[in-house]
Amino acid sequence: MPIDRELMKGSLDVLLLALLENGPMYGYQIVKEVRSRSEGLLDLKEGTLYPALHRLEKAGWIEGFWQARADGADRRYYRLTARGVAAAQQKRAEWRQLVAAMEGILR
Amino acid sequence: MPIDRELMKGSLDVLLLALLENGPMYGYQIVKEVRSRSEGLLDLKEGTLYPALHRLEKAGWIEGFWQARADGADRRYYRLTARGVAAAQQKRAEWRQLVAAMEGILR
DNA sequence: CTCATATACTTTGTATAACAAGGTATGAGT
DNA sequence: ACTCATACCTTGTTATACAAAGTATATGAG
Repeated sequence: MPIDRELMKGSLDVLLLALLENGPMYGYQIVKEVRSRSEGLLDLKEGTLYPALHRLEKAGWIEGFWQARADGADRRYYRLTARGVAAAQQKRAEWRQLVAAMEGILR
Repeated sequence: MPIDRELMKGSLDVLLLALLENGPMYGYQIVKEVRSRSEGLLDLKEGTLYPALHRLEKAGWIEGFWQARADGADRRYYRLTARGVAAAQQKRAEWRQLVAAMEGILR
């Protein structure tokens, strides 16, 4: 049973920035990585991910670059920019604040 | 600095159901309660709350009832229905699953 | 050889949520 | 009188996650 779609809203940016802190990744890899790391709980859809990546790129937090391959289609990797590194930290902190505030009420 | 609006999405239902587990509350009271309990971090707007309450009522999770007052305007209290009690537990569990899954990636 | 599947990126349209901004009305304090 | 806090509500805007579809290549099953 996947998580309600509305719950995910807003969490995606934090999630993507945090993932890319560990180094560049390409879209399809992110989809599978999130799915496996969350044991299927977070089932990120491609129609969600790719627009999100473009959004983050437009915001100047990540930048994409094509990596050619002999076999299969080329991959578009994304890495954090300098501003992206700062945004990742800021947004992670904000996320944790939300969780703390929520827990204060859910307790 | 309040939390980014998009981060809140989906969290509101969980929050409201959890609050009403402690007994009936009226709208304006909820606004102030959330604000104070989260130390201003969660600044719930009335334009957000009232539609949300109507939505939860329509879903059959809460029910509203007017409480007349001699002084001041009448208050519309909301209480959990039987189905609402179940929904509150289910949604709290879902929220905690999301937090756990996110932490697995943010760590 | 053909077909299905997995990989890999993309776009269009839909549902819905949070909010800004406004409205209505009452009672208390200055 | 006027402002403020209380108390409820609605309309319009913006943004997001997703379904559904499309494009293209490589691989394996039949």
